Amino acid sequence: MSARLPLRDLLREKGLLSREVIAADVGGRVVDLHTPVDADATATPITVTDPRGLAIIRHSTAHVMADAVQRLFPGTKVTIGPAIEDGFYYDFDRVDGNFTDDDLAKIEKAMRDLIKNPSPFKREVVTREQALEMFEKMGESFKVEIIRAIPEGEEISLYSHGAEGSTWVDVCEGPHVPTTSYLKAVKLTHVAGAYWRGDERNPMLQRIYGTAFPTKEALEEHLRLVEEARARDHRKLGKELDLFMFDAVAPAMPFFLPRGTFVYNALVGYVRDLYRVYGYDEVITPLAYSPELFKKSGHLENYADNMYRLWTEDEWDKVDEEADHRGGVTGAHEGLAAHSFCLKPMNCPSHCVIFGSRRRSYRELPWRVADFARLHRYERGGVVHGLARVRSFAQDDAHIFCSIDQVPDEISSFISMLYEVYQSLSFVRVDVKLATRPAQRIGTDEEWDRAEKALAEGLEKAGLAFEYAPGEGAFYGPKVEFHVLDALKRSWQLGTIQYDPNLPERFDLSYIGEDGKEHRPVMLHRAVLGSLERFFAVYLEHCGGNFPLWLSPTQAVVLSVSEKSEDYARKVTDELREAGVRVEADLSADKLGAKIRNARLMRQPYMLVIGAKEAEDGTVGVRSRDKGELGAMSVADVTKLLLEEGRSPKAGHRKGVAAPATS
RNA sequence: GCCACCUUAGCUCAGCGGUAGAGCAACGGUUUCGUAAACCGUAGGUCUGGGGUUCAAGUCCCCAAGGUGGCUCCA
Repeated sequence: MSARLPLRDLLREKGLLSREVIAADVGGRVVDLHTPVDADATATPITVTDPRGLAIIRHSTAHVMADAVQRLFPGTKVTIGPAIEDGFYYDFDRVDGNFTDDDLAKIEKAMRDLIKNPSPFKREVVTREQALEMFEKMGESFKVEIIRAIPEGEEISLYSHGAEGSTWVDVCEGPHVPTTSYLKAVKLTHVAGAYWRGDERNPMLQRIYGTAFPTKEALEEHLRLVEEARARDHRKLGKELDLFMFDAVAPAMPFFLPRGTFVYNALVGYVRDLYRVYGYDEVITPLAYSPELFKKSGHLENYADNMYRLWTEDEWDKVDEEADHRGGVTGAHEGLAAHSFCLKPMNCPSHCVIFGSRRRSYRELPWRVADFARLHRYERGGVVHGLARVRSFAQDDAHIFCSIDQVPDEISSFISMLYEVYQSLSFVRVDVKLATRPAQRIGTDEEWDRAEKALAEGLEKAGLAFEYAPGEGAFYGPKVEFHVLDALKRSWQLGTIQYDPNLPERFDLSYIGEDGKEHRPVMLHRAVLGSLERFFAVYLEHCGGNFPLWLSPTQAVVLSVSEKSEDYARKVTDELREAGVRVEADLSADKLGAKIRNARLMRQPYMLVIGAKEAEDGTVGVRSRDKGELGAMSVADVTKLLLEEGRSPKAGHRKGVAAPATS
């Protein structure tokens, strides 16, 4: 066995140590300078600007924050405090109240004071017994629980920092920065509740979120990006651009205003164009159903908490009658549950009803049935979020009934369509995940093997690189998820295609095969945009309200310079409208500068300025939202420009072309 | 659902025990103006709703609704 020495010494020997280096990659593991490693180990230095280095800074900052919190609020117990995507958090159990924004400011100041006199982080290895005794004595019951959960045989390390005599210690596997002097730019952002160990049966802890960077400049840059994201927030843009609204009379159910409705319908129209090319049949189905349907589909058993129920006076009477029979009101709840109609939360049962309504032949398969029906799901109060998570929405939903042999082709064709849509909507990067069998599931292992293989084959057929997401599948079958990155590099799951042998079984669906015998079809659930409401939110933030011309509710706005050119402005507006351009006119008494400002705030794609000069020459002064001033153009040329640029993407341009592999 | 916070004019926000405010928008008037905000005036409010404390409540307390940030959930 080779000798061991702290990584710091190893790096120094090799001349790899500098002020910028705070850790190293040793055999794929991130090891800080405090930790002993084999003397002959290969170590690749990690600097403060490396993403892994950044995580170390943040994690160490979390320790200093916990230190500050316990100084300011004695009796507060610590739990865990990891680095996360853009910062860190630490969960506390505070006995005497909650953290306020004022507290955050105090904590931040206390942290700065602690950092002002730099002290080294120190690492110490202790036995399980020592650790337990220590934290029990400190009354840190959560830490004791954590120590107990550390697997037997694993090293238990303590990290401490702080001036001699007032050090702060935490059981922690690291890694950490060499000294607190590396913590230069810290900002506490907000407080939130969080369950201990993420389980809602456990007590609620108080989580403080913060972020940290190697330099003040980097922190400021980050805060600027946060600010930018806030300015693009779809809820803010929705209000500013008159796209949609909410009202307490229908909580978490959006009202789309005329401009938003245009965009929504244009998206649906585009998907419909694709359906023609890709061989889908669209249907229109009821929104409300007898509970019998959802009993059969299993939704009442598994999904009742999320379902809206409806009743009529007749149904109430039936409930009363039954209660009378039993001699009282007992059972009214069951009665209501048995009789009241259900607002559908999903389209699949409706489509099973259609498929099962008559005998089907193998010649009809695959049958792709699309539906834009409005769905209602009761989402718990705390989870709704603007348009991104609502209780009333529609999906670009379709179900494909087919034989299992047809699954790979269906997947591959679906992927062509999906990539076509994402490209048209300028989502550059797509990550694909294949979610496989979860622990709780129905069906045999052989069935799962077949289903997962069929999906993987489809992906390969489409030439797609994908990752597995083990255990993330639905209880009835595996699924493929498509995640896109938006303009602000946030990831959203939009499309999905899921394999479902369960519903055909429950609805006893069958088709007559070539052999004249009955066969059970499988069903694929699929959506490209997913919830249209959520997609609307994602896309609105992606484009920052700058809709491309084909999606823009208004394509051009005519701005008159003064009253003198009003008549010509009207004439041009009428001509454009007749040619099929969505045009508005601003003939108000405002000055041109104000009109341009208003049009820009509304993200109008084209501004057509009309003054005496244009009236005389029979032209318009064209100013583009995206390209700036384009100069004078004839009305005919502008019309041509707007109509051409305003065409919706041509459907089917990718049909039959394999999708590119994504990285 | 849980924890915290928020809700004042159409919008954005100020006021934090002592007679409800500003800017923008709206409306009326003046101005007719050339590429991101003309000027003057008018109107607009059960301060989310309901209880309470107080001589006095947007302001303090309780309850409810809606929203926000997290957590949990997301067939």
